[in-house]
Amino acid sequence: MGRVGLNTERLTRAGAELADEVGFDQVTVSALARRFDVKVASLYSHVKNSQDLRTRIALLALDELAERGAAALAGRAGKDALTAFAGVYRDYAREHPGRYAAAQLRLDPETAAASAGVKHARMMRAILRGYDLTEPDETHAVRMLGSVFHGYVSLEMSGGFSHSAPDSEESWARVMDALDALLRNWPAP
Amino acid sequence: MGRVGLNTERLTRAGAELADEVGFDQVTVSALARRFDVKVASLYSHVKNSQDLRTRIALLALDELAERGAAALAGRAGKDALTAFAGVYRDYAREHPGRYAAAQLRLDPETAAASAGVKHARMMRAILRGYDLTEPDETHAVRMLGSVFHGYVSLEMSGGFSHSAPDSEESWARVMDALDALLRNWPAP
DNA sequence: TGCATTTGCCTAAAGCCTTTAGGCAAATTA
DNA sequence: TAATTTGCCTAAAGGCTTTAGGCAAATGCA
Repeated sequence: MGRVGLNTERLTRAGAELADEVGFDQVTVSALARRFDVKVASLYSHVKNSQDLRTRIALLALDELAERGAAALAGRAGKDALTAFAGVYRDYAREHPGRYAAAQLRLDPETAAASAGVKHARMMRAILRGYDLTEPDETHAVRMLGSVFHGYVSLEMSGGFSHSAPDSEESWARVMDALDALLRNWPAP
Repeated sequence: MGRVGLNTERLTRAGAELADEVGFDQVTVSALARRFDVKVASLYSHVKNSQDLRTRIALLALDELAERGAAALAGRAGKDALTAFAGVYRDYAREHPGRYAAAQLRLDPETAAASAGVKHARMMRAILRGYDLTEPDETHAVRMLGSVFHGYVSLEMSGGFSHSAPDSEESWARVMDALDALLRNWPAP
C-alpha cells in the first residue's frame, strides 16, 4: 500500500466537506479515514484526536467566514454594508451547513482569541461606524447584531421558518430594514 | 437484584438532570444506566434508542420553557411582557444549560408540531399585541424576537460576551430597550 | 549512489457506546 | 394460588476512539 499523502490541512478540508455532507456532529475520525481509504489509526499522526479535528474545522470555517465578510464589506457602508455582511452569514450557512455548525463550536478562550472570531467583531464595529453610536452603545449593538445574525440563521437552518407564510426571504429583508432603522435611532438609556 | 422502578418519565427527567450536569451531547444511554445502577440493556424497554431519549428530553425542556413563559406573561403587557418573557429564556438557559441545549434539538416536523414549540410562537404573538403591528409585520417581528432571544442566549452561553466590558447584564438590558423601541416604531417596508 | 533517518500508514488491542435477542424472576392479575 | 405480564439481566455483535509498536517508502546526507 503506497502513501496517500495525508496531512493536517488535507484532513481538515476533507473534514469540512464531510461536515457539509453529513452534518458536523457526524464528522468522525473513522468516517474521515474511510474517505481516504486508509486505516483509522493513520489519522492520529496528523490530528491529535477527534476534538482536535473538529476544532480545526471550526477554525477553517471562521476563517472562510471572515474572508467573505471582509470582501462583502469592501466599498460598502451603512445599510448596504449591514445587509451585505449579514447576507454573508446566511449564505455561508446555506452553502456550508456543516462548516457553519462548526463555526459555532465552543472554543477554549485561548483558541478563540487566536481565531478569526476577533476579526468578526472588528467588522461588526466597522459596520456600526456608518451609524452614530458611541461606547458603550456600540458594544451593545455589536452584541445585538451578532445575536440576530446567528439567531436568525440558526433558527432558519433548523427549519423554524419553513412551511409558514410569509417566506423566510421576506422576513430576512424586513429584519434588515428593522435593524437599520434601529441603529439609526438607537434609544438612549 | 430487585427492581429499581424505571419508566420512561423517570429516565427522561434523569436524562435532563444529566444534561444539565455534563452537557446535552454527553447524555448517553450508558451514562443514564450508570446513574440508576442498572445494566444498559434495561433502558431499552423504556426508550426506543438514544435518539428517542434525547428527543424526550428536548420535549421536556420545551414544555418547561413554555410553562415558565406563560407564567411570566400573566398580567403583563408591552415592554414589561417583552422583558419578562425574554428573561425566562435567559434564566432557563443559565439554570439548565443542558435542557436549553436540548430544546434546540432539531425535531422532525410532526414531533415539532406536537411539541410546546407552537405555544412559544403563540406567546410571542401575545407579546406583540401590546404593539401596533399587523400582518405580515407581526410575523417578521416574531421571527426577529425569536432570533434575538435565541441568538443572544446562545452566544452568551458559549462565552461570547464574557471577559469584555460592558458586562452582559447591561447589554441584555439595552437590547431589551432597543427591541421595545424598535417594536414601537417598526419601519414601513 | 548508498546508507541512515525520518515519516507515513499498518496491525493489534483495549475501552466505551449502541442495540438486539433471549432468559429468569418479581409483580400483577385472575 | 396459578398464569401472565413486566422488569432487569446476560450475551453478543458492531462501531468509534485512542495508544503502542512495526515495516517500508521517502528524504537527507556522505
